[in-house]
Amino acid sequence: MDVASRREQILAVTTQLIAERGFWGLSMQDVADRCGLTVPGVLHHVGSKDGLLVAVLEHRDTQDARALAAELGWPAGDLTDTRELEAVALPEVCAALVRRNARQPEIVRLYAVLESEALAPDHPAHSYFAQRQRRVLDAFEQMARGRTAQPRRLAMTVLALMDGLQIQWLRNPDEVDFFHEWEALAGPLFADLRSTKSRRTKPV
Amino acid sequence: MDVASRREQILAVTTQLIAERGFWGLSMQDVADRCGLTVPGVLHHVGSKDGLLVAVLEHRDTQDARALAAELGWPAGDLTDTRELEAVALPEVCAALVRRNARQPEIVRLYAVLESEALAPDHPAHSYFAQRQRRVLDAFEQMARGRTAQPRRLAMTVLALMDGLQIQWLRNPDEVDFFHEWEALAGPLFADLRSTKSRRTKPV
DNA sequence: GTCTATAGGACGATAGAC
DNA sequence: GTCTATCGTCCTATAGAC
Repeated sequence: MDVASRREQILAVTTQLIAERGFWGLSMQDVADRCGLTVPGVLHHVGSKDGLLVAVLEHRDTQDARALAAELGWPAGDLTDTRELEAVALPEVCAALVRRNARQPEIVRLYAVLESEALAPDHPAHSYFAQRQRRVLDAFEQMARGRTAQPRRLAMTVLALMDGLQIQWLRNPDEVDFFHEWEALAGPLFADLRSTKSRRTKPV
Repeated sequence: MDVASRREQILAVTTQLIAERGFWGLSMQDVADRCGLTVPGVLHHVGSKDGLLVAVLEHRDTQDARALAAELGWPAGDLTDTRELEAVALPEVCAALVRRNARQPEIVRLYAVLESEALAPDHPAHSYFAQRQRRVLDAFEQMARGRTAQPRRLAMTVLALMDGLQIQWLRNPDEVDFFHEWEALAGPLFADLRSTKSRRTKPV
């Protein structure tokens, strides 16, 4: 097996294991076993346990940004590309986010677990999640700017509602339809959003 | 030191450590050290590591129910006491919950971390949190019944918003005023709640 | 009720052969 | 690129003295 696909395999396996155990509960032995390797074999590819975590998060970010852009029909870019985000419709972006997340509960669980673990300042992923929250809030706020009196507050509400509903869904995936519930819950939230005259469906 | 207060000390120390590390990252050695005991000394009081976790959660539940009842001016009972919950005002209960939680970030962080970890079906606290979610949703729903068209959906929204805002607050305790933001975010949510003619401020 | 001593593993990581 | 072998550290839990 060549370097690239072996690395992909390791990251995929780790993603699932972190979702089940969290980072503190993750063992290199388990990763190696599920990959059909030994522990030093895994470490050869990722350097250390912390390096493995970072690799998983970065890998997921690029993959996710691409998928989200495709889902929205954008040519390229992601949520970090803040040019002209005012022209983007927040409700549609949220719907796309939720629709995509609903299809991959494992990765969402990974984020839920790590997000809580990483509240501790000495967690290897602490600053990653701190920056991520700021980035998402800024993007949401910019999309809401000019259409509501308190864009920052709307951004916080949207993010909070999403995170909270995710937990309920993950705990009960069979009874809760994530996307359907999101639409029902978020609908009233977006009800009084003003549209701008130059509203477009994609940035740039 | 007598049995009871030694046990209290162990539970308090464990609470803080779980908040920092999660349950998988908790070590009996750390607990023993911070208590000025040895590991067997701690195990003597709680039986096992799992037993320690259960003890922490149960201890917190009783303590929290009592404090919440006091905050609302109730004579006794807690959220599990569902008699006549229709007569209770949901907004006031939520405000009391948030006000209390805002004063104890460590315990809130413990719940946030465990809540995510316990999404895995084989986690020792999995069923505890599954039951807890059901219990809280039922209570909220009952408080909203007769005052809104979709009480279950309002219950889910309230719980989701609370959990989500908690994460944002915990990640940034100095910049986010938990109670203040809750009032701002939840206000619109409760705006169209109808009051009942026999509305009282306490049950029974 | 708390201790010492220790069993019996699992952990992350390194060195060096192939 | 993956292995074997191994180091040193950490872990939960038990047995038995005081």
